[in-house]
Amino acid sequence: MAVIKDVAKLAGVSVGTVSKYLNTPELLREDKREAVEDAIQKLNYRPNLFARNLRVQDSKTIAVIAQEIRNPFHAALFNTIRKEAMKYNYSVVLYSINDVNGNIDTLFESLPLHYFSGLVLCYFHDMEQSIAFAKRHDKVPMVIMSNSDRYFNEYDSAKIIHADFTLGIEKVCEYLISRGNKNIAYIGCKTKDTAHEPKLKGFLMTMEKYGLKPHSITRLEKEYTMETGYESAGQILKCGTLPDAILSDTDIMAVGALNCLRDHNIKVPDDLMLASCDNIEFARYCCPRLTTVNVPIEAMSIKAVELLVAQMEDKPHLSTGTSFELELIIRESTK
Amino acid sequence: MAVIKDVAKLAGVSVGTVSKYLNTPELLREDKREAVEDAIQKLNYRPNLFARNLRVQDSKTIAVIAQEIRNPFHAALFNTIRKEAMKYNYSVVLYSINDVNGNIDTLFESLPLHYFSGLVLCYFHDMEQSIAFAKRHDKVPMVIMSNSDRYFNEYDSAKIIHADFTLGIEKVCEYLISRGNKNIAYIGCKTKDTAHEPKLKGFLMTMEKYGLKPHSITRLEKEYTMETGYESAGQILKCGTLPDAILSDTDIMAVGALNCLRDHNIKVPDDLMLASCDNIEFARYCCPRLTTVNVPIEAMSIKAVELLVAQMEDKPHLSTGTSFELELIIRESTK
DNA sequence: TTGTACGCGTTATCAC
DNA sequence: GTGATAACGCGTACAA
Repeated sequence: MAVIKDVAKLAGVSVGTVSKYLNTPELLREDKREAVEDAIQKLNYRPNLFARNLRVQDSKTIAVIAQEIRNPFHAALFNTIRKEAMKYNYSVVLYSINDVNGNIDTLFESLPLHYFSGLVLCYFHDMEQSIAFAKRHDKVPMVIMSNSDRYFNEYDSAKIIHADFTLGIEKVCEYLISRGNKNIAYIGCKTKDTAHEPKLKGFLMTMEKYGLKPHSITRLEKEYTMETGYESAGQILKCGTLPDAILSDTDIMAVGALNCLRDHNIKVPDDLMLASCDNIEFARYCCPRLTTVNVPIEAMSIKAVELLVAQMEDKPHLSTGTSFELELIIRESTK
Repeated sequence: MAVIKDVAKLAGVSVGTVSKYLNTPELLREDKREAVEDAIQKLNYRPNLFARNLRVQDSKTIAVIAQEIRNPFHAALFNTIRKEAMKYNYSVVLYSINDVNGNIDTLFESLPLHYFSGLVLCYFHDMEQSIAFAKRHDKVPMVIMSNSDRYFNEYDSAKIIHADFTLGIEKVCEYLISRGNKNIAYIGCKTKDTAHEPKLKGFLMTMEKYGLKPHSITRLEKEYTMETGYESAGQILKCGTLPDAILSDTDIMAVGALNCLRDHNIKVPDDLMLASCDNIEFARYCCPRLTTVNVPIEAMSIKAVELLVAQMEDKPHLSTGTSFELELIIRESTK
């Protein structure tokens, strides 16, 4: 493996010159530049990243903290972040909150936090903890994805991306009501900060606005999976009286609920309407196709990486976070 | 940030002793050990990984090369590998073949190959290329996931994990035939090495064994997505005569196909049976539930990491790869 | 514009 | 069992 010294010798220059070529080639005289270029080619030289990292104390690596990569919503989020980061020449490692029972701090046991050039926090499930973590490490370049304007307005605007899930759920809930449903059941998972759970809040506010009482609110203390959705729907059926509609806070749960209803011979949308939130791909492919709320994952991820890069390259205020709007998508499950 | 020198000073020992404490504490006398421990505690010292990496020329990082993380099958694979690797104190970075139009070599442009402690190749789509890449870099610790005994038998047994997809497809195809289907259509995606595509091979061999002719073979040059499945089924319907059954080489495509059939008012399984391979979670939650072939992703990933760690820690022959059997799962789509 | 020399924080190799 | 010291390969003052 050729090192910078070999290149210098072959090119007939000093190591300093080669280093300059690598970092600020425009500051080199043309003949030297060509000589170095040739030598690098001939030796197939690649700078040693270990040495470089030590010297500049920077790994060019971003940690993405996500809930669970097998969840299609989070997979899409992670994937776009990863792709975007690579455009800026950062690599990405994934941490999953599910690995550590929801405690962010235990995540960095093997790899210390300062190893990373930056962090993206996509842990909607416990925003309170995410924000606390961010505040505790405010020197570390970091972007937080938020689902609540509570944090969007309160926290550093150069570090936060926001999607208004409350508004999103309001839209879909209003739509359900406009379709004649009065007796609506809500399903979701229990989050740490129930009092400010933005989706639940959107549901409750909308129901109240129309003077309606929820049929039921089911929020199991489980992971967001189809199985949990199945189980949640099962709970609703046990109530005795069927709701007019079920509003699920995620597509993945809605798909599970759909299965449960089918097993009980309840037809969607004829016997009961179903709508949810996220617009994962499967929402278009299940049967019936789901009415849901689109989340602009791609745009959000791109913006997140932009913010993070700005921080990492020390121009934090070139860019500030944005709030993204969610859009209602009407499909068969409410037809 | 405290460094090793600070610890040494506070503990009243030399840096060498502290280093020894970090790496082989059992070789230290008890009083010194305690002194160092105390100092580390007091200073909240964390070894600098950049320096450590440089010294030992090892990043403790594994690269996983996967097709596409949004595909649930690959997400599950990646996730288990990541979790396993973390148990051994390695971190994982994901590379996606879809980012680089299927060319593995362009993957390591920013990060040189020798930066990684090891590699896991999960690129079933072009085994020929995967194996060629592995052979070209036979000094790099690497594990290849293979879908064909062609490679399993031919390549270094300490470096390869194998699932017999040919046999898996044979099982499901035989089952379709046993259910009275004679006129079977096959859908999949075009792979680079069609002549040895293990799933297609399993299908063709089984059909021949029973003296049957395929209704059609549709293999679009697209990615494995539900949309591609939808389109593939559309092609079959254009043929005019409906097959008795469709065998899809992946669940994800089958789900898409299911949607297309539904849009054309063709009932599964009444008008036409459908079966596939992978046993992703959706296969249990779509409507009808899919008959498919289970792939023991978890066991395979665990074994893969075991093999890789053995290579990385220089005991390559403590462990050899295994072939995993695939199991038929019968559900509604063939009832 | 280019070269020299030093430092980044760790581990490994020696003497002792 | 412990301490001093030389690498590891790169970036960057500072001198020329």
